[in-house]
Amino acid sequence: MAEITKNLRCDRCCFKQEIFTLLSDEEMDRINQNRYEVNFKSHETIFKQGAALTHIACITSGFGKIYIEGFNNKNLILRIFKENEFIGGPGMYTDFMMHYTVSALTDVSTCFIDARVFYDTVKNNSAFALQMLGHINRMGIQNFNKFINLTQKHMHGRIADAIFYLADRIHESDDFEPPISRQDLADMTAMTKESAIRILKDLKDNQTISVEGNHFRILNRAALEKISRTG
Amino acid sequence: MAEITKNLRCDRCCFKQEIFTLLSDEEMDRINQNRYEVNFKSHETIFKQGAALTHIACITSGFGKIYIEGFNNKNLILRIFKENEFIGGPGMYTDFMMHYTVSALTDVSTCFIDARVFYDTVKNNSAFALQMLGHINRMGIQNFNKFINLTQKHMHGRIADAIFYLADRIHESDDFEPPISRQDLADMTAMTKESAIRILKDLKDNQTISVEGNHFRILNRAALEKISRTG
DNA sequence: CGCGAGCTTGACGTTGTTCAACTAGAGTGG
DNA sequence: CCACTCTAGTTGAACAACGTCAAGCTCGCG
Repeated sequence: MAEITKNLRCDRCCFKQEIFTLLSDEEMDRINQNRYEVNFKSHETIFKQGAALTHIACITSGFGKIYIEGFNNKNLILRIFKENEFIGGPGMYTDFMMHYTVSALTDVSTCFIDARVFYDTVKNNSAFALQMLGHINRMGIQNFNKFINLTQKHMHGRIADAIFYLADRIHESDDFEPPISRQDLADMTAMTKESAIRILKDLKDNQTISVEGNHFRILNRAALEKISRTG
Repeated sequence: MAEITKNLRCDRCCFKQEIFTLLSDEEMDRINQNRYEVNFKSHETIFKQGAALTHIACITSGFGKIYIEGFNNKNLILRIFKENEFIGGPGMYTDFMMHYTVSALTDVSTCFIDARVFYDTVKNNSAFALQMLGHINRMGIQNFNKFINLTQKHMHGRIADAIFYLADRIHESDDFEPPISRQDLADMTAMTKESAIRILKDLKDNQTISVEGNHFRILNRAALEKISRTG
């Protein structure tokens, strides 16, 4: 499934860039000593919902999805991740279980850090803890938006939101080729695959977007924004 | 709207009981000096979505609702609160805005603590920060369940979940009189008032619950659990 | 060439909303 | 004491949104 290596220094890791700037050299050393690199192939499972949370993953390359496994084999994709993100989950600091499943959409390289070491670092460095609090709360705010989008918008609005999410947050371009299937798009928007396909066709017929296979382009952003608002 | 008083010592406050045990005397004193009591009447707004997050509220008595204001005057109730809870919100440690509205369902007594003082306390006490991280993540786990319930269950299942929530989490009894209206029940379950009423009638006709006005009783817990699971 | 997985389309049935009407109870003023 | 109003709750019928099922399609791959 994954080769175990330890080629890179921590300072090439995404942690160094964003979050770990507040750590002392000793703290960084301790983390560096308790980490290892794991490479996943597309479709492989990185973390499994219900399993113990023993490690934090830091993504160094690739795309993947974070999703909750619900009823009747239905999944709800919480977000797509890409490089320079780190994945812990709400089990951290609570029950140390994984509350979602994380899987690779492309080949993915990660750096696994021992959850206890991470926990101790937070425990001993309150500025770092404060940064973690901010990070978790930003996720929470995103979830609030997701609540409204998923419960109060019709399918057209939800698909519009998903397209904006992919364009603005993941690919940072109105012309993009997301690493997701139609089923994934449906799992992001809480509908069936067939419905997602129908909405895409509608938006295409409207000249709002162009879709060819997995190549998306936003043609009329104003119209798509209106659809997102009015549901 | 609310009288400003300062009768109680902090040690009668809910913080003392649950969360603030890790604080030193000096830290408690500082918080005590930067707090004041506010009493709200039923239906009054305690925090307003979109406003600045200047204070943390600690509920000393009463019931209220925490909800997101969405589109077309539709609300989504995230949870009901009662005494001995504290309400901060995901704006804490991030943008210091309120991302939900909090309002009183009954008369509510609160203790307001200055958000900056609270922030500083977290900043200077990493054990306390760790407790906050755990608290926030527990909320996050609850939100995950809510995601699945709201997006993957049919109306019967969602109402069943709401009844269990009220019975088990709020009133801790199968026989209870919740402080919420039919519209509130609808806002908890992401459906219309009319639909909520119809489902209640179904469950009543099934002998699964009894409903008389605002008095609820779970008659057949096993049946209700099955409805919750199978949607 | 044929196979299989993901994609697409249409017909149909179910779920859930909208709208309108009606009811019951709680004030409120004459 | 009686209209009157106002709000929350309730019900029914028409309608729209959405899912299900089945069939056919496309395209890469052995």
